[in-house]
Amino acid sequence: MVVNNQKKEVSNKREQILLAAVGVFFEKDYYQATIVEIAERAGVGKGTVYEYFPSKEELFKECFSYCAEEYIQSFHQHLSKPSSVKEAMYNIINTHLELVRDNRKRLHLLFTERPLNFQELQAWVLKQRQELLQGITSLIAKGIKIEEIRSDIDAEMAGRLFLALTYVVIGGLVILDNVEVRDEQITSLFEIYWNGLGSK
Amino acid sequence: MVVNNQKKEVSNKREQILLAAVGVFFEKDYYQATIVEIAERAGVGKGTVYEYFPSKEELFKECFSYCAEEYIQSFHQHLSKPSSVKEAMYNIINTHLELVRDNRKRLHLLFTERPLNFQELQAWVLKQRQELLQGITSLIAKGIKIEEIRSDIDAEMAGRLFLALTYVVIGGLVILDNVEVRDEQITSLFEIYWNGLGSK
Amino acid sequence: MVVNNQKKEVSNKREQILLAAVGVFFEKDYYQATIVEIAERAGVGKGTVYEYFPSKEELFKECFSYCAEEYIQSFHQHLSKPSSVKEAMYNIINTHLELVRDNRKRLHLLFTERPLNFQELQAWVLKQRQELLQGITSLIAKGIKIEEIRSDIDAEMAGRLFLALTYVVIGGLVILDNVEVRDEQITSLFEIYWNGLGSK
Amino acid sequence: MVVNNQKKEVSNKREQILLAAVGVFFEKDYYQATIVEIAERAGVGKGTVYEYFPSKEELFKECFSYCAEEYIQSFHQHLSKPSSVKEAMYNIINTHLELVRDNRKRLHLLFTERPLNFQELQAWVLKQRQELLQGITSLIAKGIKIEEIRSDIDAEMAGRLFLALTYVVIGGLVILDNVEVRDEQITSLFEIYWNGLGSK
DNA sequence: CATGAATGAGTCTTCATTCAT
DNA sequence: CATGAATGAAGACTCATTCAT
Repeated sequence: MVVNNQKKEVSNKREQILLAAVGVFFEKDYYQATIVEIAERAGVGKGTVYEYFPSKEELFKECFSYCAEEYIQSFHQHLSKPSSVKEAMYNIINTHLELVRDNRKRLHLLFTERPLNFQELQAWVLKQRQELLQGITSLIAKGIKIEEIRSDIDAEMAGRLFLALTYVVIGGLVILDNVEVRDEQITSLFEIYWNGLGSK
Repeated sequence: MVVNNQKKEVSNKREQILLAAVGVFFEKDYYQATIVEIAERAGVGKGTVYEYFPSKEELFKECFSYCAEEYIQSFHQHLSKPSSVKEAMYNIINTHLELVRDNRKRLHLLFTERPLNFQELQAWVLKQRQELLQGITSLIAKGIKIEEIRSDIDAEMAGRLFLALTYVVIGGLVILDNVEVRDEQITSLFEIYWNGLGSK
Repeated sequence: MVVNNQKKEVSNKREQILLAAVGVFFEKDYYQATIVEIAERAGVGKGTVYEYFPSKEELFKECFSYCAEEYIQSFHQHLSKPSSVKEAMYNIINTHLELVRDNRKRLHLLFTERPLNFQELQAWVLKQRQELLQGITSLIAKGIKIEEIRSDIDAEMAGRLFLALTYVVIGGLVILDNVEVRDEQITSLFEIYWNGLGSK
Repeated sequence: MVVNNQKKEVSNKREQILLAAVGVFFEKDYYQATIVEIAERAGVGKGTVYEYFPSKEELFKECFSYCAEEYIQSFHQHLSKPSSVKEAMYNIINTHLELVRDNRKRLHLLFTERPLNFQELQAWVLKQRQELLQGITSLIAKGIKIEEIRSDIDAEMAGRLFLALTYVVIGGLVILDNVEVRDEQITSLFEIYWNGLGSK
């Protein structure tokens, strides 16, 4: 049991550091975040960080995946639920909004046009984005087939616009402009996407 | 004439450095870009950079404004031309596409969600974004008044979606995915924005 | 005991650096002294210096106070001892001589006319000098009251001359001219100060 | 005549630079003084300084000698004038005072205990000091012979104290403490030197 | 396991000096 | 002669990483 406790504590310490790092990295910047600050915020010694993560770079990557994974999962869950396309999209948007509200600064790295500094990570991110895009594109294609969506739509473009709507418009509102987003605004936004601007 | 040439060359050196810096900063990152590399790429000595720019930070700021300014100008030009709202939007998108095609890496900083490290610059960027948003929102409001656009639209949200469409969808295609964008794709994309996904 | 030793060594490292810095600063010059040289002479790495002192400037200031403090203390001790004025002065001179012999290069900064580069430190030095002057001036004033000293003396001027005698004449002999000073020379020097040049 | 004028102007330009350098060096510090500032103050281009002086170091040395030479000359003049020893000393002091009042910051380097940075110059300074000391020591020896001065005096020590009185006490008053020195203070100071502190 | 003292590679920045005009 | 644009050597300082305790 004692051993068990130790294990737990060890595992906890790893998470402590990871969470502290997430906070520091996304408040500051990869280069302005220092290991010392992460260690301090995690309540451990500087050397301890290296007990659990081999380097600053690796720590950053883990922070990144950690944040992205839970998000991506929920995204795919919504896609696989049986429901109308419109409903699925609406749910994705709302889930995103919730996550972003909780995490403020965490997710934005995923959806940024700015390339990340680490080739390896950048590749991983592009792959994730591609998958998200494929998911949403398939959903739209399905919508077209079942005639929920107009048949002359370019599904990929529609997908890209949807992701931009979700990540950038909503993300921008919450993260950059730091605005309290009201539900009716979201509805209105989605309405435009779904029905277009054009009168009549 | 010789004197003229000298003047030109002097002025060129500043621009040489600026352009080299634009390249390095936007390929790498503020922190990974080094003055030495910028100097080398500009074909000048390290010290020469400091003859023209007082510090790395200041150099970065100038790079940034330099890239943004021409873009912002063309944006406002399109807004002030008398034409239908749809046409104006279409022109903005196409101009953006052209600029982005030429400049690949330059513009993305403006529309990134990732906060910049320099308070001062960050404030400037937010202000620019705000102005772009205001411009497009006014345009949409005008469109509503002249009944070119549906009257139940939230103009600000529509504006935000338009900017996302322009910067992120198109920018993403060109910059991140490095795709050759065909005109019909752009048309299709704008079509969705203007007419919506919803069938009938 | 082991722990004790560790503590001592840690504390020693700071002093190692400080002493190395004292040596380098006073041999060379603030600007010609380099952190690398100080580190090397202290037998530590460049970065280690910054573990103990936040900047070159701060290190210099500490060197300065370190050297001055012990001296100033002994000076005031002599002033507060009950004895004849002549005796007190004589003791001050001899203590100074001893210190200067041991430390050759250390003390001269205090009594130099050359202004230091750091406003803050310069102010501190002037204050120290002022206090030394006040101390000696009071002593002389006391001497006048008890009729040990002629009553027509300007006490401040007498004080200034005493300090010049002590710091500059003796300091100059030892530090600049690097001469072995014999006791009878000191006696002779003080004799002149006390009895004057004028025959009869 | 034109050629003559040019020559004159050239010679003037050299002096312009020298004087500007004297000002800058003694206001700031060898290391904080920059060639650019000297050039600006002299009203010439940066490159022009190197037309007249081979290096910053050489320029500094010339500044130094330039300042010292006129001083040393006047010192020796006083020594060679036939007059009583007391009178000669008094004249030296007053001349010094005048020079120092005019020049505030210039002369102090000569009489500083702090070694200068340039070996070569330092040697020169020591030699000058030695000569001053010899001069004044001879004067005192003469005073002893003619029984103007007590016969038990150590002439060298008396000479050193005299120089300290002149350079350090007076120099310190004017330069460091920036005090307006009144004539009666000088008289009082010299009085002490001549007659001693001792009552009776 | 945990720690933090020690380290030095890597950067920005300054400024004396050169040299083409 | 006069100039100032160009240069790079030199130095302070930061911080990720190591390792002895």
